[in-house]
Amino acid sequence: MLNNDLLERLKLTKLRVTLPRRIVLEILDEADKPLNPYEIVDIAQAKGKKIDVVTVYRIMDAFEDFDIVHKLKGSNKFMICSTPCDDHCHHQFICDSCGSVDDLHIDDHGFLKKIAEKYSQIEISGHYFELSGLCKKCK
Amino acid sequence: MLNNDLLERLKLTKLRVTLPRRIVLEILDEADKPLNPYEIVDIAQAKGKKIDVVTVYRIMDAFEDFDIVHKLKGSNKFMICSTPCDDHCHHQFICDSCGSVDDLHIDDHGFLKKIAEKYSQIEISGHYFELSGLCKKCK
DNA sequence: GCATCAAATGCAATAATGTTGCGTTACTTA
DNA sequence: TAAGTAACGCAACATTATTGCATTTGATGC
Repeated sequence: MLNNDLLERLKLTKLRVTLPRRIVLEILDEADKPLNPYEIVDIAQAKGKKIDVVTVYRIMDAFEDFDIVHKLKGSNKFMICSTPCDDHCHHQFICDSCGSVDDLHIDDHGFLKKIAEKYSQIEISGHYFELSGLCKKCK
Repeated sequence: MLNNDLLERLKLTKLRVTLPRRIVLEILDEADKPLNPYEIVDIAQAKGKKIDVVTVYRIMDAFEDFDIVHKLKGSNKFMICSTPCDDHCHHQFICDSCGSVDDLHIDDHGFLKKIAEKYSQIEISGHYFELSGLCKKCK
């Protein structure tokens, strides 16, 4: 079942609440790791619901625009934005073993400031920070 | 012309010094941004040299093993490793406008330490840090 | 509720990107 | 300079992503 929170968030956008969109949201919500469009199609199929990949791609585009999902930079995988996304700053931890992803909540941006000072010729508009290693389950 | 430094580095490996390898190295060396295999083929073609994409893929694999090139995490693009790569730590700045990439030399890893402390349940083995914005040329 | 209209979906075709197997070429070395 | 093998190129194929268009379906007003 699609949780109400996500349904509400979807309703707040100007997007229509369609069946494929509900299914995709539900799947992403239940997943413990980011999924790519083809994986989403497969999981839907396993649940007895058929969605076309094209549709998933288009849904993802739309969801990204409304910050419902965000896309991992290193792959074409998507995950629910748990907290409203800051457009340009992503910090995440990706487990080398099971592939699970956690958002990191980093508020110390002093580090970035230092870099900006050191490289004063460039104009920094965003950053992406990805840690890899083993999560507590896989350690 | 392929610069001697790179040629020397290639000779130091157990890899054969073949024509396609020279061409690829030359192209990467002249490029001001990371290139993907198909781009490399196109540039080679423009120079009147024909290389197959398969070959480029295989060359890249080999070059990666010997730290002659490294692969950007976010895309399938490659660039010459100017300094011997630290396997797990990449810091780079990518210009939103022209796509040029610069390595950032960051020695202050206190930031990482703090994160590791905060998230003590996970075991961090590497990180990838990417800044985006405008380079001095595009600013 | 029901008709209307546009947004969204699914299908089909195609483009772009990666990969594998295998016969041929061309580096290296002795 | 001959021999042996690493590397190349071709062809076929797998995977991933995109576009156009006819059809479906959700939202809205009556």
